Amino acid sequence: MTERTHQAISHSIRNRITSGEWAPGAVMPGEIELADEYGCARTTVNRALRTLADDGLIERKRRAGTRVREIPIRKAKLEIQVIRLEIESSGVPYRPHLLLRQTARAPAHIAARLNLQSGEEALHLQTVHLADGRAYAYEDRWVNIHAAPDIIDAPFDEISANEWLVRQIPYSDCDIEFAACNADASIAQILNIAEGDALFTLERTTRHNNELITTVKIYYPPGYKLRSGL
Amino acid sequence: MTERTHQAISHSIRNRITSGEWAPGAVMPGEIELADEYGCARTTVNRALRTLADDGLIERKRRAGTRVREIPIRKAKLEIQVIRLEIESSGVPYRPHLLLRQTARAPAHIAARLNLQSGEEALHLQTVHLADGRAYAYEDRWVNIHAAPDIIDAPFDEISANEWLVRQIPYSDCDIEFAACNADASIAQILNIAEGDALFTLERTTRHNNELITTVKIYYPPGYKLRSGL
DNA sequence: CAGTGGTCTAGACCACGGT
DNA sequence: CCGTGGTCTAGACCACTGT
Repeated sequence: MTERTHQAISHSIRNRITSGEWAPGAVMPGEIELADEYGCARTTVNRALRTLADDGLIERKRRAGTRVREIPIRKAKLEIQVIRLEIESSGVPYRPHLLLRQTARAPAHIAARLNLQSGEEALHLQTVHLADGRAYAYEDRWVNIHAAPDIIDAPFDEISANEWLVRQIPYSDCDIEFAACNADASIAQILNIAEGDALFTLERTTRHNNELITTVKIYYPPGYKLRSGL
Repeated sequence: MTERTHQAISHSIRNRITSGEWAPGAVMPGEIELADEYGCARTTVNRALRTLADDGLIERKRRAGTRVREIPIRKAKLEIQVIRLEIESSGVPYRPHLLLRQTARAPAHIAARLNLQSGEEALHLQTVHLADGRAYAYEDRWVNIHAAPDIIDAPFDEISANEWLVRQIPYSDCDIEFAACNADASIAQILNIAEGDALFTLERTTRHNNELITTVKIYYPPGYKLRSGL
């Protein structure tokens, strides 16, 4: 461990924590002390420690110092891609298939999510995502027409609604919820599975400049797994 | 926007991106130029841009400069807590209930995960996590006895196996997988739900110093949702 | 009040990788 | 080759918070 990069130092300190040099809950040496020990600038130690704090290994407070966490927080970092890329990255051709496109009054729970006035209509889209011609996932989407008026005329032959929106309104914020539900008859038929099968679902509501754009629920058939590093 | 903190600058640049000042895929001004514009040191701009790169909004390459991402990567950050804290943080008393504790030969897929020799035994634990006396989740766990020999005598009356392990071997690495499955008869009975109900599952394999410690699958009853910020 | 982390600065050198 | 981001440094001031 002769290097004095923030990465090397971070790794080193991580090892010292996992090897038990400092007990859980114990106060670690301060930045100045560590900088002295590693023979580097305090800034460098600061960055190394900041990384470990981000990873949930340590807890830092002004005046109180740096402590090893009693119970480390496991942070799962998921990278949610556009479904097209998710499919294509496994070397399989992708195609979206639009099942429904109509403007309608959204049910109450959707209207609430999109913050719609009562009686206001929204665009309702249902799509199957095909991987090599086979159903990969089904999505049920509602779009706030005020937020994306051009979507009425958008062509969804080759490009999915999601990707169209991402390109029109990139860089938005969103909340995501994962859950499970049983397949009802219509979804079972669409995904070509049995009614009652357990589906993995992803529900996402997207915002831009405090305006609610779209809310979508994606249903993945049995066998789908969402993996996470660290 | 008179502040010149890395946060303020990061926000400002974020806004300039979302407002379309630089098109997706376009090259942004370099660090020196931005530093000049904001009247701050290059280091500060660097940190601001690094944050945006971490968030998946921009892409940075030496010599090539900084580009706005064509399709932003959505990163969902999940904080996986110990179940006890997950329950107690909603103000409800927690209690684990141990259903099974025996050493046995693990089925093939488990043995593979724990990298066990063929025929080697492992500790099998089944636990129900009770929130206010009601079943909150069910977990099925296998522990590599070599990695944690003391577990044979550990008392699991008040503390769950997971928490015992976290305290004995904190700061380990893990892989996580989320999926959905149908409840079989025994799980349905344990969780007090109907057979066939869709369960949300979390599967985690834990490592420490390249040694495989434990693999666990946690089953959450219908209604459970995993939320994520950003 | 005093000590710790949080941050900014100005300058420097380095590493990568496009041209 | 040489411009861009990546990083380190030494020093400074600030903000929070435990005592």
